[in-house]
Amino acid sequence: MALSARKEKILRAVVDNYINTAVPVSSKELAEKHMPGLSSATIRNELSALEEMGYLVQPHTSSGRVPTSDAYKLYVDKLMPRRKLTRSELNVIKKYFSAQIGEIEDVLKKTAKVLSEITNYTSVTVMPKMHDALVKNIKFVSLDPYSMLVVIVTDGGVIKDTVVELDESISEEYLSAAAKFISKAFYNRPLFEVLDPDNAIKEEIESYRTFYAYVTEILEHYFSDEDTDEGRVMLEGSSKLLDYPEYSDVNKAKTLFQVLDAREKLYPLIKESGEMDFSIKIGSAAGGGLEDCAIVTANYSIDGKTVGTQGVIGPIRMDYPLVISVLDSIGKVISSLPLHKGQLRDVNLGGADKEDEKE
Amino acid sequence: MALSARKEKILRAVVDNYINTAVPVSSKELAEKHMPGLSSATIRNELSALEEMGYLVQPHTSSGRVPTSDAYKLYVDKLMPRRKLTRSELNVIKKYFSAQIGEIEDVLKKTAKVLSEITNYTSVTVMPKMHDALVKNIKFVSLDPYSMLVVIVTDGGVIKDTVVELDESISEEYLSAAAKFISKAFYNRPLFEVLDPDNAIKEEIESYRTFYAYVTEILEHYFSDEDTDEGRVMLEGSSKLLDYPEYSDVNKAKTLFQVLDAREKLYPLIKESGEMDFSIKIGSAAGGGLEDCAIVTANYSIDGKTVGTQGVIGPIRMDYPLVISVLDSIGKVISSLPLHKGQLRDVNLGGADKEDEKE
DNA sequence: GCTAGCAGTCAATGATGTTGATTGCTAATA
DNA sequence: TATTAGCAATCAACATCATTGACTGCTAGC
Repeated sequence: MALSARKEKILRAVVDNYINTAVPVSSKELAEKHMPGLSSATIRNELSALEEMGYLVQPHTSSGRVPTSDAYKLYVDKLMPRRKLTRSELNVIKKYFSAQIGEIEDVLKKTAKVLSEITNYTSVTVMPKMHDALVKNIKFVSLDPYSMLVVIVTDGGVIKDTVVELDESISEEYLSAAAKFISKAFYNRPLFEVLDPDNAIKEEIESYRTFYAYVTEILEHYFSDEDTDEGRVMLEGSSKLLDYPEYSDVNKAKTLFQVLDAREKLYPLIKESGEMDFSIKIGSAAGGGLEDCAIVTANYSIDGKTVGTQGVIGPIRMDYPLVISVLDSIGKVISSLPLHKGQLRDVNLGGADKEDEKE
Repeated sequence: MALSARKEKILRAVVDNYINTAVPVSSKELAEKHMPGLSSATIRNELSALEEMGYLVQPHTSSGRVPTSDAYKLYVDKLMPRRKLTRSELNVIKKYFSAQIGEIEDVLKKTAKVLSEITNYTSVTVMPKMHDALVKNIKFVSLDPYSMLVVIVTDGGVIKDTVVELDESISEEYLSAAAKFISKAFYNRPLFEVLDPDNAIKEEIESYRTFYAYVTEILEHYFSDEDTDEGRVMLEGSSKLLDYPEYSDVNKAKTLFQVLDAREKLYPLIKESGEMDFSIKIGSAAGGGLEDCAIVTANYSIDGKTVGTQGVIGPIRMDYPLVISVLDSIGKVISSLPLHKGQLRDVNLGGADKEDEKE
């Protein structure tokens, strides 16, 4: 049951308006600001129909209308204007990247700030898990006679190094040989396979079982950390949420912040966006405790490899056009980043035809 | 101008009471609950005197009294009861440590949770800076012909490892020689000296200047990270603050959370506690934006070496006795931790004579 | 030095009325 | 048939006002 063009236009106007003001939208306001040539009475009829269809509700008789979750869904799918970033917004992004940048983690920390600053929502960042990174090298580095450093390098970078205390003094030559042997056995295999090698490999490394055990122990510890999901989620600008009237009630704010505090529970909400470029979760879809929130996330990738997921959490009446543009722009910047090089190629961010808006 | 014993008793009762209820304390309540044998009128006279001395204020005529910052200071210095942890509280601590624990960072993450959970305030944790850690070893580990891993080991552990792309292929032997040479030059020197060596050393390492440059570059990056102070501050349980009536006004909450968001500004507040075991900052002393807060922190150390600072942020009417007991207990557990071993010696936490309180 | 009692103060509460925004409905109009 | 004007009804928001009750400070007497 498709909406008439006029209904779509009105619905879009309602959502636009409500996103900006958080105030129920009245027929009069719509007639004046968005639908010149129509009287408020006509619009009332349309609104009444849209309410019937489940796109709008009234907080109480004699108040304006507020969009439902369905309306937001329709809005982001069809109705939403494609927004371009203003020059000043683009400048904010570029400014952050002008500084020397190193590892992907640093990059994401920076963009987390950018994202929160431009959108004025809370940004969430998730580092990708490493279970399936490919083993490139494993090294045992002797530090002193009774301790060594175990370094595990994957195609995603160094994942873990740990100092291990040895029971007996072991020569550097032996360490180096053991490392070479084990590296070779697992070269280009995904990380999780190291913990569960097939029988052929198992036999192969039997002779270095002690050192292999060091590696598995470290990996187990690392994976168990990873599985608790903590530390892989970062938040920036939590306080921003308090700017919005939907959280002017402290109890509302509290339930929200409790969810944000429990970062391990946040992880699946952000992460399960899967293969899609964007994921938009609105209202109840966002998860327990986030009924009146929306979560918009994007996967960032370099050379087709996902390097992180980032997004924002905000009130359900979020400025979706803005958020999506910003995520898109940041994604472009990131995918233009040569990892480990620190040099930023020039990238066309698109947009910014119009002049800066006033601050 | 010392207070009479009775005034002290009354003041203590006021603070105790206010800490629990957040409601201005009336003479009647004091007479009934804390000073049997005295009439409320008598207590009113004493309260009036204490107000004169600057320890109490009335939010308005005809309301009970509220302690001033001075009163809190006096309270923690002299008046406060020494509280022992209940068995159930101790159990919470022990439970957290029963799991296998690795590096100091993991330990602090755990204790941050414990602390927030038991006290019901927000816990803050600061990792110590490494500027003055002593260099133990520097290693260049060849990963493939054109890249190597630089590992810098101090007495505090591995501080940093970074993959460096090399312009030309360099033999493992040369790398190893360079590493040995540079390590030897800086052995047991504080880390910051590596960036600013005296002339003798400067000449000594001249022959390996390229590799020395790699090290300094990494350290500079590391220090600059460290100096922004971010990432070294961790918060747990921010939402807990919203439980307290002092933040039932959203604007109050907002200014508070803005401060918590700006972790780089939080750092000095937590860190400058310096050599003392405990630092208690009340009201304006806590810092900008935290006028109605108190910060209580403790330095944790192992073998006399500070390994971190941890504390809580809460309303000014904080349960100081509880917070201090908990910090003390956690400190004891931590200093009993053999780093890098993962085995927890049994430690006497003291306290817990009385039976568990009901949950 | 302590206390009983009383008058004064003031936040909190709740009842009451007013205002103004906004709707639904109906009848007139294009 | 689609639109509009007009009107009664609804209801949150706000302001006003009186009431209540929890305090205090003060004074006079024990």
